[in-house]
Amino acid sequence: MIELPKAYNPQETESRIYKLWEESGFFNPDNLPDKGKGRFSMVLPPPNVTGTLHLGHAVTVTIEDILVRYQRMLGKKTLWLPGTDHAAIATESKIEKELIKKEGKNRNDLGRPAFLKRVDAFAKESQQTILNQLRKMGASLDWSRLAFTLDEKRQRAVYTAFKRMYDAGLIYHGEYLINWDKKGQTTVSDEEVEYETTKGTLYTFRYSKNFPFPIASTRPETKLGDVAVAVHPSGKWKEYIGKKFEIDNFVGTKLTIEVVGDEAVDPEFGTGAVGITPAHSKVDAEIAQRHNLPSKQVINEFGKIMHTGSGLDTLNIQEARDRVVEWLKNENLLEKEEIIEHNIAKAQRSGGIIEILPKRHQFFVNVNKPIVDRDGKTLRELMCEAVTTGKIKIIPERFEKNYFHWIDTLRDWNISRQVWYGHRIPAWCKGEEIKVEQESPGEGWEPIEDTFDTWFSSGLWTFSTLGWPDETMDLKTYHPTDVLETGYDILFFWVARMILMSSFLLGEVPFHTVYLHGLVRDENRKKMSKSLGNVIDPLVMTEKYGTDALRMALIFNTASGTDSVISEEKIKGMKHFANKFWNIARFILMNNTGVMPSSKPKARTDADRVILEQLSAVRESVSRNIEQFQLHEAAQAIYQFIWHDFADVYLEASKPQLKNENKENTEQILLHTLCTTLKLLHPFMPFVTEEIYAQLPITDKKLLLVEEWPR
RNA sequence: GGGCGCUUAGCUCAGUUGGUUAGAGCGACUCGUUUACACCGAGUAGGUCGGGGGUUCGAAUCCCUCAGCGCCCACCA
Repeated sequence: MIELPKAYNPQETESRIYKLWEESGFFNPDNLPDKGKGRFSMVLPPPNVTGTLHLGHAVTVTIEDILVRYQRMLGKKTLWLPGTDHAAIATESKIEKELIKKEGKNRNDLGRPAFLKRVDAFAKESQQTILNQLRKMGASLDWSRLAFTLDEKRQRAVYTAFKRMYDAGLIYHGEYLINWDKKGQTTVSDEEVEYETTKGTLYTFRYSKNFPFPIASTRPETKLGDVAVAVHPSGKWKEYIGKKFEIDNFVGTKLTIEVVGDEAVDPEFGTGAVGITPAHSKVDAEIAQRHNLPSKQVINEFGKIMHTGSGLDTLNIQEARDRVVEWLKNENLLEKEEIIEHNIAKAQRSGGIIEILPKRHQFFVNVNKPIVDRDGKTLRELMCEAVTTGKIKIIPERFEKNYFHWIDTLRDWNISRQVWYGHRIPAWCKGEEIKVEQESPGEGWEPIEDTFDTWFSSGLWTFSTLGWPDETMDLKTYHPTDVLETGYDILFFWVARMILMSSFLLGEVPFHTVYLHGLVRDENRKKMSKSLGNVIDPLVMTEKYGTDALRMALIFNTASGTDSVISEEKIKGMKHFANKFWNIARFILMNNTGVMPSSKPKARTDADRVILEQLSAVRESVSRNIEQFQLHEAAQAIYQFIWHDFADVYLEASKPQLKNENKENTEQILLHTLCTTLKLLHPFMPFVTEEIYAQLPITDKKLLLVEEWPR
């Protein structure tokens, strides 16, 4: 007879058990016996190196650890590879903010080398925090393969990738219109721009008294950079197409406005005429290109008016706008002012307003260029094909539609960032001439100061972590990875970029299945945020209720890809479940008279027969549901069985049976059922199951971590 | 403007290709201090599955339509 404590104590158990697992070496597939059952691999979406664990991470870790533990118990060589992301802009601005707060200096005061030294030091020191927090969640990650997006090996991968793409003509360079984040002082990709609906004033006016028709704009100050007016080729202003107007004085500057006819103009909207500002609008730039129009930049990177010679130069945007409007009023050129709803572009990261402006020495990934080595297909086509051919399956399936829709509207990817912390773009320039090399090509060549978009390096993650560009054993064995699990919010940022990179650089998909989970919300369906004060700290929850309880609560009753709601009550309920299970084991061990479990106990009573049938059904259900990524169904099935079939019914039925002549047989059924449920529950609640398993009277016992999945 | 999705018990949500009395967790109510567990047990109440129409022997599930909510993408000056 073995006597367990009356209540399960996660605080006492968890760190001890985790240490046991870690020391066993079984997180590393090299130490797993080769059972000829194949392999399974997955990368952890690398958390920001300076971050701390939030519920989003907790969901990711829970789901992935369930998949990994299941596969490992199936006997596969199972690799789950950890790492951290340098998160260029996020980390840099975090450090700079602290620097300003503590020392009153910004990054420029320190200079690039000194500033980077600080960031590096902070990142290194900070990294342990998030890694230990992942351990706290019970993650069975192979720590021996830990990677960092900015470590030496990954740097080599990034440079190699860039060089190969550049040589293949997939990366071009020059002066282009970019999304400028004035606040963050960097360019950002189209994906990093968010739109916010606000009310603004639409001004309808003429450039001058003798201009034949009015135009409308919410940004009159940008009109200083106008070079043309576009009208519909068969609209009401078509007679003016081809005419040029010299405006001698528009708010103190000279404009040459050519009237062009373009299909892109909606003749019914507004005045039917659009002022064309090629330097500050992508749509206008496209029109300008079609008609061979010049471009005139009038807003600089600090959001000030420039190069107009109008007396507005050096004013900021709002001041300039007021002055332009005032001038229009004074000149009697303003015909209408109306309040309209329109979208303003903001940088996702900094929240700053995005200005479209031209910038030199920008690098872009061309998604529309045919690639010789890939049967003349473009990156866009390769990305599309990976999913249409079924080589990659996205779960839930509806996200495949999102993915295709995104690809349809995809433009070239600007990978240059004016951020210091990150992979420096290995390129040099002499005037407009450019050379891609790591070391200086010689006299007169200036280095490109920019760094890569952080997603450029994380796009390589499935293979850069496995040793690419070297042809390592790991790469051969574990790539393509089996599953990529992450939140649906980074499907485009990350998942799509990984498909792009792998398709071109390796000629294969980076993973076979993409499994997307939803966002975690609070009880009021609100997104959790610090400012709302509704944040549930996963670490506080594990402290209070145990990691197993948190894990179970996070997947219970939440379908894949659907936003889920978590409340402290739910976590508490799962703590009760852990304790219930503990007491089931306690009861069984308490009544054990030295009987060992057998794999095929005989049913002698109706109760025996029922529970064994139910056990067989739940075993099948849990396996099938995990295979199909229906973790909530699997969790529900095992929960239901343990609490309501096994405990409520069979344990009660067993009490009289333990007193009669079938005593030993009943003990065997109890032990067998316990043993099987321990295994079935282990991926979900690894700590309590391992702890109970350690108490079972079994000879030649392994860690539950590497026990064989019931079949 | 285009696309995707949601609306099921008081609350939060499951419900896998249409199939017997629609489920769970939490909450509510009644009863129960029998040594596995009060972090518990036994039981009860509570839903015309958003409205309407259709297909079918049969619809929460498929189709149409209306209403409300959410997300993604594009962006018109």
